[in-house]
Amino acid sequence: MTSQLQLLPDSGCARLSELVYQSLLEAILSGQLAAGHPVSELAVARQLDVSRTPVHEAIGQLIKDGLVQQEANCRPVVASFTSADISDIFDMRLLLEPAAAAGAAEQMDRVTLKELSDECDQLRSERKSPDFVKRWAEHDHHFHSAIAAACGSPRLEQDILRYRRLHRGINCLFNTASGLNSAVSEHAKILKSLKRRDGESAALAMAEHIREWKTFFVQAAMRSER
Amino acid sequence: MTSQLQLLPDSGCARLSELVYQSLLEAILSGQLAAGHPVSELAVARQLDVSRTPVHEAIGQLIKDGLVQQEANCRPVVASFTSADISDIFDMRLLLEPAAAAGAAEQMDRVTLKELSDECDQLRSERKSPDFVKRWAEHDHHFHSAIAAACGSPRLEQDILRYRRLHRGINCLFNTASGLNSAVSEHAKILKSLKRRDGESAALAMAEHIREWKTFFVQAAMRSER
DNA sequence: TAGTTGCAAATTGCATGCAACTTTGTAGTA
DNA sequence: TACTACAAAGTTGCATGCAATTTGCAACTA
Repeated sequence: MTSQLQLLPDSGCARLSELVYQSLLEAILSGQLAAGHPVSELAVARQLDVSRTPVHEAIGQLIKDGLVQQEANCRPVVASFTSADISDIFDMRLLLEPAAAAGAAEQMDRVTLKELSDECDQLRSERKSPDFVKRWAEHDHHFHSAIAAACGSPRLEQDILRYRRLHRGINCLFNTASGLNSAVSEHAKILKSLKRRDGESAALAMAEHIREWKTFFVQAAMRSER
Repeated sequence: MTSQLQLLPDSGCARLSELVYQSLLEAILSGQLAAGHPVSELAVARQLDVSRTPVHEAIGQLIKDGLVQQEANCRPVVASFTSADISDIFDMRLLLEPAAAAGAAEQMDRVTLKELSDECDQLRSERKSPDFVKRWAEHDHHFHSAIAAACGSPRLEQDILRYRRLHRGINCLFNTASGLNSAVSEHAKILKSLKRRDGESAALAMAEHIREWKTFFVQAAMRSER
């Protein structure tokens, strides 16, 4: 439980601190490190067999991302999100991602469009598959990341990716199986607008999609707060 | 020229790396460290009389902020902005700050409103003052920060502050004296909407205000690129 | 038993040491 | 003079050492 933390295989990155960051990120996003769990420099360093320095930097990154919080006395713990936090995070996504969708409607190339479209169809046919939830999560991430990447603004893309990390952190806290079917069709609807190069309707569809998830997660959080 | 870099007096911050960050930020935003200028860990550490470790962290922060860039060989230099960068940064502000203005219209307290209002009037009367440009910069920062702080979303506030740092970095590259008079009235207009608690018109006025500056800076940058 | 005091263990932030890598400058050769 | 090769200096990333602070536990007192 103090876990299978492991250095991810070097994916072309020269920086050890970056690898540590990825490893910790993975551990948090997968739920392996639960909310509130302390993140000790020394413990992580030992598990990954590196010194404390790169771990220190990685934790700093995670704090800036908002996935790790510092308690009063500087001991970092995995962030826990109140329903207000979740609402706030989704409001940010609601601001950023529709704008990206509008940009992507103009700029996304046909190859990517087709790819996403195929992925979406594929997913539809797997609705009964046992690892559907997992497949969905992968697709969802790919889908939103691709739109962010195609929006034409590197800064908008980066900001969206940052909030998506938070989204994934939240996602692993709740069982999302119930909302997944409609989510697939929402993605399809967004894609349709993108293909029509209709930025306005893409933005609206994206906003609608995020709003759905917002109410889902906020309500789930409020239930679990009582 | 390798400059008067100095540790700012401890403003209630226990972290040395944070102080170094503030000092470097100040040096960059004031134009003391020009774009393209290398930021050497060792040199900074010596000037501030601290070790390289906190400097390393501070530079990492600045890189994340986008105010410092890493060249091919990991040597950090003060970021230089192309007209495309500037356009992108202002597009982000155009996305974020009108939303904050709408929120602030609902939530900003009367005291702050009055404060900003007075500051605005005061500034109007100083149009001919020799340090008007400097006074304006201070007011501008205060004005936008206050609106961000009153928007009700801590994450929106943080993101806006991040882009404002970039704005200030850009600001110090160009002589902005010519656009200042109309800018004061634009602030006044935004304030009027805030006082009326009219979020929609506050957002519009804010967008208009930022758009003005966007065209100003982008054009200035394009001129200087030739 | 409950509460308080004091010491040991652990944790973090910062300083310093080390090795790998770039860049620069110089000397030597064609 | 121009070009190559090599050495010397400087840079960064990571490891480790140190000191200050906090946490936890235990013993002691009322």
